[in-house]
Amino acid sequence: MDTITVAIADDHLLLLDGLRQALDGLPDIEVVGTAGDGTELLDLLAEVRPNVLLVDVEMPQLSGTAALARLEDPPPTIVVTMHTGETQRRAAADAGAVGFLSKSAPLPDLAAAIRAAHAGVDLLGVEDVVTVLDEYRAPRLGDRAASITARERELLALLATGISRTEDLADELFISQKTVKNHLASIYEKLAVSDRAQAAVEAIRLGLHRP
Amino acid sequence: MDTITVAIADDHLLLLDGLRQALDGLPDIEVVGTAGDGTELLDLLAEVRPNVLLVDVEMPQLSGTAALARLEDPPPTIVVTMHTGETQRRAAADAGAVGFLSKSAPLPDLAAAIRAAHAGVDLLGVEDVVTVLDEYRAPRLGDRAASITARERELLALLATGISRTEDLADELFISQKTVKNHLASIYEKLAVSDRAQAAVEAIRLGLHRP
DNA sequence: CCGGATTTGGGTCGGGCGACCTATGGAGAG
DNA sequence: CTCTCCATAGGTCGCCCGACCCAAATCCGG
Repeated sequence: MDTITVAIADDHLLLLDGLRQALDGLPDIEVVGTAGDGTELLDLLAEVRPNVLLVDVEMPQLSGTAALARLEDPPPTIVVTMHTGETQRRAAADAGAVGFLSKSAPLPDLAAAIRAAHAGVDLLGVEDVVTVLDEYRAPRLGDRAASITARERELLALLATGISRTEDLADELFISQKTVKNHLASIYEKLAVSDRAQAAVEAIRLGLHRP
Repeated sequence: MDTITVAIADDHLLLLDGLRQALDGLPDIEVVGTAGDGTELLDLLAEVRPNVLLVDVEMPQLSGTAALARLEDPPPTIVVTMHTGETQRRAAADAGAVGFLSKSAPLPDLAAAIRAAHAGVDLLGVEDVVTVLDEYRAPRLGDRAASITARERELLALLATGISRTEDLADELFISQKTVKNHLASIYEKLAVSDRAQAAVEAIRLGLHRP
């Protein structure tokens, strides 16, 4: 598995907890630590080394940019802020950030920015940010899950909602029960599982439900 | 099922999406709609009637309090804000809010506030908010799930991690395979499901995993 | 101290499930 | 135009799972 580990620093705990849940929900991103201000962030980074760092500018004690500038060998860092002026942007760049995002940005943009940052892209240095982000829009699923076909995904989505009986699955997909079993067999092989329960858990973990 | 439906209005999309994920992750709360500003909120409420409303004060076009005051028969509403001064608090109360929360509050507090608001408590009118919130700290699980015993919960937690074979479950819990089957039978009855796959999905949905 | 709930365990029985093999029609790639 | 992949479907076989019986030990509350 090649999940991207992320640490978040923000004094708004609701945003902190919310982002943690939301990002953890993505199949390729894992939040490994959170901090409520700059000093907590420094403490946190003394213990864990996330692949990507997410910091708020406005924080008590120690601002995000200040904490970032104080780090010796910081991970690729995306600055999140409420005020997206050119001065803030420049301050973020000077502090060593590779990304700059408004809190008004949609979540998929943040996810894409995290993936781009992890891939080594300096979003503050490129011309057309939008097209670059688009390249990282879709989560990079593991090799196994990548080969899951459209029909198999449908079946997994149903499994993830608690529809597990062969007959019910066949009715939902308008195919014979035998075809359902064939699809399931393919899924088991691709996901390296051996029954519906494990497949359902994997489907939920991979975020393949309610698409 | 007695899930509490919630609508959220906030111009910070990251918070919006984050809260949606976080609250949807709770077994007793479901986000049925989101809005990026006050006018969107009014449009949204023309379509859905959530049990509880969550609004930000600071929003473009139409502020949260302004939108709230304009509603005829608003659901119990909790005002979320960055600036928690007495003036803002009073403004929220005047607009008809039953709760007032800082964005720096932890997520469990918000969840408790939502449950309290749904139960009819006016958090702005009570003296000791902290103890009232504590009463709603734990999610009110459905009647069925409430009777799940400790051992059954352990088994469900394992199921939710993808351990589904009887032998593996027995090994993990240091009991015989027969006892595993007996526990599963009890679980099926209590959760109104009929196999491991459905039980695993329910376990994840109820948040009974990784405890 | 007694009764109920919980946890543990046994047996049986039928059916559904997973493993393996084969087959056909269609879509897209080369 | 072939060749591969996908979706569809049938068959068989063996075993595991779920449904329904039962019982003993422990623990806790009334």
